[in-house]
Amino acid sequence: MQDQLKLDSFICFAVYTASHALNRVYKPLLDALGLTYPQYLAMVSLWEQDGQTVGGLGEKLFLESSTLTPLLKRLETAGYVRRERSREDERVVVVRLSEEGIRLKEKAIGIPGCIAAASGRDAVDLTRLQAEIVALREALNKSVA
Amino acid sequence: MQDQLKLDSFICFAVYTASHALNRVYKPLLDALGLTYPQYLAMVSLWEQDGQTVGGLGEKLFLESSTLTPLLKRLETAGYVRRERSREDERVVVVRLSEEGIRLKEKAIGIPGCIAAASGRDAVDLTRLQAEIVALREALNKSVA
DNA sequence: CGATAATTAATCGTGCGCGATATAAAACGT
DNA sequence: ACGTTTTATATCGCGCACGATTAATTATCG
Repeated sequence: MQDQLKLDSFICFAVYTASHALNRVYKPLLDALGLTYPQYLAMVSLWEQDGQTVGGLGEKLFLESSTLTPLLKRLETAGYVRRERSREDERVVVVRLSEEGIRLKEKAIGIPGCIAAASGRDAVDLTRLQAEIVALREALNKSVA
Repeated sequence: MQDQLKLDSFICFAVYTASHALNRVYKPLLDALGLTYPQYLAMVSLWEQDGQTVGGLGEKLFLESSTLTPLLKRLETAGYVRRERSREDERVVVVRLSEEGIRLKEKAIGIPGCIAAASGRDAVDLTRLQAEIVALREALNKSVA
């Protein structure tokens, strides 16, 4: 019985399927905003701090430019952001919210509450679990670095 | 300060990034077996119980046939499984491990230990966290259903 | 100053992951 | 038995996500 090659005992499988489950809860909420889930994360990051570079967003979201560049182009096509090369350093692309992108925040305000409700946990418990998962992420990232 | 539209406070963002972090830890281990992470999960499920149907695997892995069919075809091309229509019910496709697929299990035995080590937590703690994340997943799945 | 190295985005190829749809087989109702 | 409905898998289009590579710009060093 020492066979630990069981799916249901894998922390990785729990995280993997929880991630998909979250996506399914978000889907209808984000459809109303015309955003996918990764696009929503990028917008949240820009609402926190406008005018970030592609690389800066990548560091915050843990994504590569090969993922972000097409995603940001789609956000630009949707009219939520503008992408422009920095004048000081022509290598850098700065991403700025459009008026419409700024306005979108109001529509997104209620989303975290919906997710919290769907989780069936109170705020304190969610925050604790969130911190634990972040700690797991940091430990894993450290082990690869 | 009641603005809760902050990335770092999102449980979803924690899960999302933890999932990517896990993938990065798995990548080099699975490269040695010639598997991707979702392919590995399918193999684990088949090692637990051989001869599952596409639908059965989908229920266990929380994946649609649109995801599994191409994935299983790639596993078949790699020589790890065979896909054959059931004789009793021609709608059903049964997935069976090949000899090589059975042998692959030996190479995969050590992987969970590597992940546990990378997480920097002891087995008890990991199991507890795993159960909490599964509970979150179940609550979320219930809310959409 | 000029060659080289480093940095930043973008591009390309592969593999998910899903929703919508299609196709085929089985089950069902009359 | 036959048309209808349900079920199981497959197909298609789109959007991630990443590794490897490329292109352009900036920094560095002799």
